[in-house]
Amino acid sequence: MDAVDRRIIAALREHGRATYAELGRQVGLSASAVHERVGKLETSGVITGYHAVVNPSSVGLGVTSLIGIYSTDTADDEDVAEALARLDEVESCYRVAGDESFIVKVRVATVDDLERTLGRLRRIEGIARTRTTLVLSTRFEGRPNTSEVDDGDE
Amino acid sequence: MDAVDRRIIAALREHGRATYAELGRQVGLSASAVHERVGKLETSGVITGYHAVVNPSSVGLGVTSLIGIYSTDTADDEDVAEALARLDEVESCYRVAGDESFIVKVRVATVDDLERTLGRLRRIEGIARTRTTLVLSTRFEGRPNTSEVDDGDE
DNA sequence: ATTGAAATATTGCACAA
DNA sequence: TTGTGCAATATTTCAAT
Repeated sequence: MDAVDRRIIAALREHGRATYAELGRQVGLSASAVHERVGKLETSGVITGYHAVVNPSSVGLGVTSLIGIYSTDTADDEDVAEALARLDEVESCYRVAGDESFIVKVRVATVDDLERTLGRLRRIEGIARTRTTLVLSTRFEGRPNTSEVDDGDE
Repeated sequence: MDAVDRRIIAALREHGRATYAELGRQVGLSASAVHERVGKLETSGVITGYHAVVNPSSVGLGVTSLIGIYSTDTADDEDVAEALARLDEVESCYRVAGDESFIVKVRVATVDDLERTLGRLRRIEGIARTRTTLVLSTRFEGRPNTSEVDDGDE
């Protein structure tokens, strides 16, 4: 992984559909070379995927919440994580340090759906209780931090 | 926005670099038709962008934390949000209901960097204090919830 | 990493359902 | 209006170097 790889990554983080030809022009390489580099970044697990980002309310998922998950004393957190993964509405899941075992981000259509999700969460073996924080608005999300892609050498 | 649009969106959420030709094969439309539909979804703000997802530690951002922001009594939350947006290491920013005004997700290279970021946060006008939850591991993140894309009619 | 070449994809446009 | 088919570019993807 050199500076060129990092520039390609930064470009793809901002513009996931950039063509290899475009990327090549940006970094001063042929499309083929970029193609091969990106392929290697993908198979080595540096780039894990490409996703379209959608305005949640326009796909009927207007209610976002951040939910802290408290485990029971005897819980196996691995099992809890798997149970959380089985719920479609759980978009992200973080294992955290502190009183809570996990913090998850949940996106649903309505507060009624949120209530249903909370019910499902509480019924998961190993979950003692939950603490819900409702998101009023998302100022920004998943913004690429490219601060480390600063190369001195060019 | 019809069922075909929803299927295209679902496909692009999973596979952001899918070609129009590929998408067309999936939904039974010509590449031209898909091209036009996607263009409209983009200009109407349904699809807001495409991004490569990168393994954070492989780009030197191995430390993730979720930080609750408490505002002062006199704070203008709009100003606070703008100040938060100016910090590169703040990847996501949610305005929330509850004791905290915002919850932000911060990604940095080391705990030293985290300490520096916390210092920057506390120096922002309008922020009274912060509450940091360290992420031990990310089980999954930004997973597309396609549960609402269930069409009965096909 | 490059070049060259064949296969594939993009994208504008005329026209048809 | 939305989709199709076509044609001109452009891109992808290989093999050879």
